[in-house]
Amino acid sequence: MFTKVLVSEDMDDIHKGVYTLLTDLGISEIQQAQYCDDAYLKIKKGELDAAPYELLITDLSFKQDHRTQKFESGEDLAKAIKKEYPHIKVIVYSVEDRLQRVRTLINDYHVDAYVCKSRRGLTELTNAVHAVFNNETYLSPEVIAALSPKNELEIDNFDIELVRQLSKGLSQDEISKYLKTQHISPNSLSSIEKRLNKLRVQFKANNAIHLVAIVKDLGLI
Amino acid sequence: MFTKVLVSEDMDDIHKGVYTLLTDLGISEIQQAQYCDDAYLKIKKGELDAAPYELLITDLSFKQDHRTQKFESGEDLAKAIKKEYPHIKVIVYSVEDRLQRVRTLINDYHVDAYVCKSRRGLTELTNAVHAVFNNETYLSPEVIAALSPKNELEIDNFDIELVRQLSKGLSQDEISKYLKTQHISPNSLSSIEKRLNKLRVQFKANNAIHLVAIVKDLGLI
DNA sequence: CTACTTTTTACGGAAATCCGTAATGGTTTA
DNA sequence: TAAACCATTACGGATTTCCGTAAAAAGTAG
Repeated sequence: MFTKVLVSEDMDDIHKGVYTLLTDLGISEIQQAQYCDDAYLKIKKGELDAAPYELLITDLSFKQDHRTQKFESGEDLAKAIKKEYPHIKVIVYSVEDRLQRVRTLINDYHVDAYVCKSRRGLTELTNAVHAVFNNETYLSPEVIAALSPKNELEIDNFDIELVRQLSKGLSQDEISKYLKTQHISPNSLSSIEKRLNKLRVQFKANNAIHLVAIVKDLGLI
Repeated sequence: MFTKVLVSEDMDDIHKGVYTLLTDLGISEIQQAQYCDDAYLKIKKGELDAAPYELLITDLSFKQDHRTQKFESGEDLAKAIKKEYPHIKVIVYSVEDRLQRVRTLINDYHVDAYVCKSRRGLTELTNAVHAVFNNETYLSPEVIAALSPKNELEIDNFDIELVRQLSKGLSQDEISKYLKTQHISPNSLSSIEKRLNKLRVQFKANNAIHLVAIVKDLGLI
């Protein structure tokens, strides 16, 4: 079993539960970080001191406070860690259950497990730790569908980005101009209209307002 | 101090933290309910058996599963309990920090405390238990502003309702027609435009889409 | 290279929004 | 009662979105 584990989680009560779980698994060295930046620094220090962490368990969302952070979310943290230290296992433990997000974490950032905080969260987390220790990936049942590559595809990041810009108050014309400055293609007003129209159909939205509301409810933006 | 307490919370790890806290406070009888309905029934049974709970600590959001519930949220539960058994103290313990919601819970449902789950959540929860035991109300610093009746007023339910209809995909014209069928006044297209314009200014929104996005983020709809 | 498909872009008209101005009607105040 | 005030409604024009059609550009297969 792992011997040195870092838990990145800002709620002290949740951490308490995770801590006892890890202790029960026989893990001796368990560190906590309440901020993503702290987690990053601890891991970095571990590597430099030749006493590396073997596993990182991290939440996704952290409450903001006065301290400005380099890493605002567990997503950023997981991405950075997996890029710099791919040998360190990463388990994401979050209430979030949006498939889109899980997909990104697994496929693009290559995290090793995704566990949903829920009634059976701690049990699943135990399973995840075991699986990851055996070099397997683990997904909570709620999000297992994320990796079956059939459903709700053909919505790409560009589409999502369009809706995000809309939700920030830009007009379609402004989005077009913005994309041109960024040299992102397609960028014509017409194309933007067409993509948004496709999304409206797909999400059964009456208009752009409705579309933004739906996509926000789905947690895609 | 209280002797018999019920904790309504569906995440087992969070409950673990709360449990140890209550134990440290010297509370002997601590029950947990993972569903709002269970919590309600336990409290009811306690009253019937002349062994009533003195305090209920409840979360707001519960994960859905196969069991259909009479009470879908901690809000419903708190409301019902305070209505039927006003002598039972109620502390809401949630990540939610929307002032509007806190205001409703305190002013309309008369819960005794509202504690935000956060880094210092357990510490604050301890304070809340003490305060409530002394017949005081307690609010986390994050939401203390909820009861200061000065800010962000002059936004009434009608305004919110307009934005809600917008987010459901209705055009301003359709909203006007809808209000007429409901004999709700004002209902002219012009009035609706004017109200929405006022809201756009107030929330610094560029357009209706932006407004809906902002109001959704604030949790007002 | 050619034929075919898909994507991007362009254009035009109808509908909806945005925004200022102004008339109407009801209530308050002097 | 008259004046002042405020909310509601009406209206007109500029801008934006919506939606269909179609041309240009890019990608694919034979």
